Amino acid sequence: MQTNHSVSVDCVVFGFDGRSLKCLLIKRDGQDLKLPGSLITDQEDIPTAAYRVLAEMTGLRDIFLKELSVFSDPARVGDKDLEWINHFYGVQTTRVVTVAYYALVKLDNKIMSHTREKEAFWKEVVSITSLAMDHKDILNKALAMLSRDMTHSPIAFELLPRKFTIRELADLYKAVLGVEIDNRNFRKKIIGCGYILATDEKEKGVAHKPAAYYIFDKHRYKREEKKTRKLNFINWNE
Amino acid sequence: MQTNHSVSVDCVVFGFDGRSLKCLLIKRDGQDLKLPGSLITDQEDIPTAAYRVLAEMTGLRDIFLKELSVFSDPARVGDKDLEWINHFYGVQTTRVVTVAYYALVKLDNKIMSHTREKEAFWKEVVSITSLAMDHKDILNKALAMLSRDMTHSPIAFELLPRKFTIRELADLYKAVLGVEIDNRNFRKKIIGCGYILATDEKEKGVAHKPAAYYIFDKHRYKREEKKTRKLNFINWNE
DNA sequence: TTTCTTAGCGTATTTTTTACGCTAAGTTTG
DNA sequence: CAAACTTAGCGTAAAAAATACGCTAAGAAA
Repeated sequence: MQTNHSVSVDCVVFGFDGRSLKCLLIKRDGQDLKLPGSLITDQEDIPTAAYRVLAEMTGLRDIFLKELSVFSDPARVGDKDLEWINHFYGVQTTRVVTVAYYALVKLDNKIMSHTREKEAFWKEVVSITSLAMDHKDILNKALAMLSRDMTHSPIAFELLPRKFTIRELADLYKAVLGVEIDNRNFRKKIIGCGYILATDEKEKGVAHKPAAYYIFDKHRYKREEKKTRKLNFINWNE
Repeated sequence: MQTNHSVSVDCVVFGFDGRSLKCLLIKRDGQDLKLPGSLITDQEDIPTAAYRVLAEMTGLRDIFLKELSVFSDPARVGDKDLEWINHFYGVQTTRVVTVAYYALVKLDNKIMSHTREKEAFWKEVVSITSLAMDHKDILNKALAMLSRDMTHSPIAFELLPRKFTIRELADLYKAVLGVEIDNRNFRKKIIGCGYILATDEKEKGVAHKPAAYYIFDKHRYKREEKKTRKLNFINWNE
């Protein structure tokens, strides 16, 4: 029935630098680009393997991570790639089924220097034309799921610094969803939700009226979430 | 790194009989209950394996199917279960990673007689207390995803006959989401969406005013979907 | 014939979304 | 140093969507 299969994990790690959405890539053998990933070991489950990969690449333990889907085309890993895998991991695999995840990180100095050390780099998502194996498919699916998730749950804050301006938040939505946003109505919605709170700090050195910094109050969100209980529950176009 | 792993697929097959949500279960060795599933073969990818399992159990090829997630706890399959799997499939596996799917089917006579033949049966979801291995966890996750998906996309119709009354649709939502529904406002929403069309057939032999049968027009839905382009895009409580 | 149940239409109220005017607070430019 | 420019941030009015709920209609059952 089955010969020699392996299971791997691949992570689409997203970051936002204030202008555009980036994705963490590594260069295998100094050649083709791929997503960070690894075969799983005997003792670990797959989320653990994903966190292991992320910790190694970013130095962080506490990262937003979500399963995307499984990629299992028997031909998804070509002979050359298979050779590389068998050599690199010291195994004798004929097929690799991979479980893809997407992760969200805040692009601060710490993570930037860590990824630089690992010879990984951040590439603007829109400029990524091809990747090794089926990794481009994985990236596309991750983008679709990120768009969907960003409209249905407050995960944008995983990509922003702890303190952010409302403009930065809007810019993130514009970059990921490709929508136009009316500054004034967006503001109203954000302030009105009750769990995005103004701090007393302001931007400095910007060529316009400085904006206040806000923070996302996770606990307040959880409380609101319980209250909400929408009965207006059907929304088939989402 | 890796010894002898296998990949399997497990399907949570949901059906609705007009009263409550049911799930297809099979009895292994006449003993404990489990979800229908199978190891994958060398040549097939995982969705193909899932469709193979579904075709065998239900006799149907055209079924709504969606990936749920991967279950990969190294200890998820106990020694006894492993023994059974190795014996049944003629393999020498030490670990089985499973990819769970959920499927939606219309409970008509055809499928009922087919599942009866296969010695599978439909059990009311709320009455399922325990299943083999981690299959109860899989079922729970499937239920959560079904609830979510039913509010965001028109998949309810995969569980209903082609012609259905608005009451039947409402009953389905009540059963799955556990919500109260105002008949009159629900009706308005359904009729108003533009892609649920009245036929000229009516219920017969019911002890009240007979309701008209409606059909879901998939093509019209797709067209509406493209038009919609919601800018009211943020809804974090869903 | 009355009662019971659900179908199905309508209307008024409230809530949410959208469109958009306007002033404020900074920097940059001439 | 004033004018121009940019984004912040408040407000208001109109439009659209969701909700609450009254009412009649059509059948079977009592």
